[in-house]
Amino acid sequence: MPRVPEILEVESYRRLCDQVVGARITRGFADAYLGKKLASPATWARAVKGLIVTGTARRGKLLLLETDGPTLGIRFGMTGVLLLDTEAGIEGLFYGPHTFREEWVRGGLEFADGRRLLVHDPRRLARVEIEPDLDELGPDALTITRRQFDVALAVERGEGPAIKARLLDQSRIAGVGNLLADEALFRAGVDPHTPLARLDDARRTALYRALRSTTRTLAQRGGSHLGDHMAARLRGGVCPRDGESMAIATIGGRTTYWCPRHQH
DNA sequence: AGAAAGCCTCGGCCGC
DNA sequence: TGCGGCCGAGGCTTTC
Repeated sequence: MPRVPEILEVESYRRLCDQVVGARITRGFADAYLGKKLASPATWARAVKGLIVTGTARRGKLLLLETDGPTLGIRFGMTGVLLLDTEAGIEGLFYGPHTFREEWVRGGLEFADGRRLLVHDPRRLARVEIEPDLDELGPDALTITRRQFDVALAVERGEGPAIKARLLDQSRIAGVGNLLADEALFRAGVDPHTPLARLDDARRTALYRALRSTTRTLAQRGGSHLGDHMAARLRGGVCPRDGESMAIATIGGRTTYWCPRHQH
């Protein structure tokens, strides 16, 4: 089963990074893909050398390393894993078989004490950033309040987009990935196509509670891929709640599974 | 062989 | 008709 770094996984990478708070960076490296958001890949090496890590943070799926200089950001794409030396941030968080290949290490940081923080990413969609712009991201999905949730679901005009598309919009709520979105909608009994304007207060409440329960339970279970509806996430899948055949469509650019019987 | 759970860009469409 | 913003589609990339 492929496992992708959604917000819960990135939060565990953040905790892993707590171990390097206080350490001095002696060297940084990033290949052309990992450094794609920078002026050049060499920018990373120049910018990080000599910095002391002073803290860790996270906004949605963006991991932040605070330093005595610029804040460093790491995004993990679909297959990125953070390793401290050889210890994975999440045990076995790999795409496909649990393998490690040296050539999939796209970059990282080396510390004065010899430890190394490595970005392992087969599919090359992970990125590093320097002083990432947090204004582009909405409130964090793990701590969002009901009030903030209502703001995030506000409609500018017309019926608004499908609820699922809005949940995935990182500028509205930071950190809801495809799996979390489908799981929360499944738990709340809401059809992912529902236009925002047609979500009454009761359904917003149900969805907010479902988002909270989803992040909490899946964190306890150990990952974003351990949701109740995951078993139904395949061709011919059946709703684990009532046995109905799951519907499949692309919504908000992502493959969406839902149960037409209890999600409406 | 086709589909993939993140993110980015582009183009079309809508409303002012 | 013009413009800007919004939204969905498609691309990136490699893997199994």
